[in-house]
Amino acid sequence: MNITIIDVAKAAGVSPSTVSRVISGSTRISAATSKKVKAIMEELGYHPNAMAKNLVSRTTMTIGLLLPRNADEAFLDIFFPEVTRGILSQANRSGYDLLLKTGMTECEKVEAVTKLVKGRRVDGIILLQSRNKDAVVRFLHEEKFPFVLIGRTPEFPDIMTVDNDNRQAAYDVTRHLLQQGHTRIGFVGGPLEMVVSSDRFEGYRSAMQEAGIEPRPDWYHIEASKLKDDGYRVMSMLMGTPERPTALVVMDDLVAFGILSSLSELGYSVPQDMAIFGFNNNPMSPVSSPPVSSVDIGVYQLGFTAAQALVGSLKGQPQERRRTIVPHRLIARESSMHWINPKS
Amino acid sequence: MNITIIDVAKAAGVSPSTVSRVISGSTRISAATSKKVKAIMEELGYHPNAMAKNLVSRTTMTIGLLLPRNADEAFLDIFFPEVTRGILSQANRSGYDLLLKTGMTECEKVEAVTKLVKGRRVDGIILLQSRNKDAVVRFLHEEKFPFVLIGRTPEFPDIMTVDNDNRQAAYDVTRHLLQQGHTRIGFVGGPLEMVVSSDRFEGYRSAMQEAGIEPRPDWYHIEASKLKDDGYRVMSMLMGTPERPTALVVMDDLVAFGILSSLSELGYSVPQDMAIFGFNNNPMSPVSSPPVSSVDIGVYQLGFTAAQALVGSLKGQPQERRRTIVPHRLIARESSMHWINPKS
DNA sequence: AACAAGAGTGCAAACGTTTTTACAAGAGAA
DNA sequence: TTCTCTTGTAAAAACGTTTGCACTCTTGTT
Repeated sequence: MNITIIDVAKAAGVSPSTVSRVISGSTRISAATSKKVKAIMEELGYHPNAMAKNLVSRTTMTIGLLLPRNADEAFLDIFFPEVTRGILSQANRSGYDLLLKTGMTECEKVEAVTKLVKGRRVDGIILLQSRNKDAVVRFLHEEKFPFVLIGRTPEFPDIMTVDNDNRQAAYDVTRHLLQQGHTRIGFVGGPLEMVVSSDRFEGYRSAMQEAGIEPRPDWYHIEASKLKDDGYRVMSMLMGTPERPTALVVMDDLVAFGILSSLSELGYSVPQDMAIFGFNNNPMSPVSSPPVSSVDIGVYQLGFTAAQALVGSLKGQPQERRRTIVPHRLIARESSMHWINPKS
Repeated sequence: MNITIIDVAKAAGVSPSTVSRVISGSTRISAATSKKVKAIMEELGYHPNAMAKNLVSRTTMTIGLLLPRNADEAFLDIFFPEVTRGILSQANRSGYDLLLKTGMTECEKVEAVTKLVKGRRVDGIILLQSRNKDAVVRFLHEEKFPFVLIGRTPEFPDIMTVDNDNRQAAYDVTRHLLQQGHTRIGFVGGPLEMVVSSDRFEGYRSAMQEAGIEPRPDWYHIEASKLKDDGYRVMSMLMGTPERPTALVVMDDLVAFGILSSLSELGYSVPQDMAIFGFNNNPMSPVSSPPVSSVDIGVYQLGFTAAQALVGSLKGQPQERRRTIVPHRLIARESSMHWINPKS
């Protein structure tokens, strides 16, 4: 049996409520009592039981993090570990714990979140990325449960979100490539029902149209998943089309690495035959050959900011803005330098 | 205010204890009652309060995962996300939640774990990697709190661990390189107070000595951290030594990538001038140029197995063995093929 | 016919806190 | 002196479950 607050109270010759007040630092406790009780607590090695505390205070000091999709896919990309790191760092700093959850299907996820919310297991929830119609977002919104979405969903424009301006980022990348002299630019992305994909696609598209170029359908939105399974064949087909793109905007550096390796096998060289510009600035990108240009979207900061916003709203601080945009930064490396080879 | 078990009991015309028994699936409840109560629960949208349940049952159905070192370093390598994935997958499958914790210093970690244990916040703990003298291991061992260590520590040989046979793995790699005809083989590792580093170093060394070669001090144990900061200079010095190694055993593929890029800058080519064999089989390793040979240590399985062992022991199942070894697998790729260039 | 066994359910006591309310003692003001 | 504030502490009521014990019916056994 563990030491309880009652044991401490007895040993100190005070009531449990006094001990409780000492712990919470109430002002209405005399310095002498406080000191004495603290000494006893130290001596007995007392630690308050978290569950009892949570039960009566109706607070858990825990935030839940819902990982997207299947647990088995959740960590393949650098995005998830990095954003988790940011969240954990800020949460711990504010005295909150982090509870990881995941679900294979949409339905499983809703169920998991329901348990968390209705079971009062967590005080708030952080969601990663969002589909256009996200059942979890809808549920939390209906329940009026505190949560923040990393990403955004057009269906609920007024929920708390932390996001990049993905449209602008893709626009910037495309502009960059256009300025390098490219006109036939392709786009490799994920499924369009993911908001991040459609945002980036839209940015790409609007930059192209603004430049007076109507991209051909076989240039854009080559599904990244297809590339993963069958990169070699997809790339050889793409390179075989009559007016093939000379540059590609790629949703993620990992996919870019795959393209790099496929192109190399096919005997093409980057950036001479094809310029590549990726996203997410993978730590490998600077040391691949050639180094891959990428958009640093501040993944860590995304997580950090989300946790900060959530904790702030849990503490009842009125959040000045519900939507936070984390700035992005284009990092041009060798893979997108079309006309000049920096090594020569 | 949320629906409680009492509300359900009233609506169903039974006592709270009956409802409780229906939830826990007690055998001593008639089918009719069970059905009726379940219908009411569904209708009212009742979910049991986790904290109340935990308090009285003295169980949290949560396992804590202590991430090594600073939160900020925890996820840099592929190891941590991958092992977390394995743990989360198995934990969720067994109905357990996962609580992430971290601490900057050894002291902070002990404090965090103490709170978790004494505050009865979790039922068991999983530890990642271990130093030779690990204060957290010592604490948990003293407290007799259920935990499993991924890795091992010589100080406590009888605690529950899940580990690779790192000595054997490094031995195998070194033997492999020796069989390829290399005699001057170097070793790049982490600090020797990490058990995983010293185990691998020992395996390397014993393979060399068995082959009748005494490795020169400037060949081995080049600290990986130095390489990260200053890879180019360290490599150029190494390549300048009179009897420089022709092959390197490298603690982690990430470090291998750095070496690859340094060597390429210095004008050396891999594997012609230097063979490289890494560890941890990073997903990037097959697509780097050249593809990096690596030891697949089954990181996911390490996590999965650890969670399985912990949950098993929490359920009171006597664990048949306290020490589990996850098998490793050498994957030879181009970076270690010294004599034959597979492309030619 | 009486009794034992067992199935099904309710009562009430935990679990270890926080928090509201009440109260005692001492200090200053009338 | 008496009254009103403060200041410090105690008592007791939650919080929402689980669970040991007791009780009431059936049903089968002697």
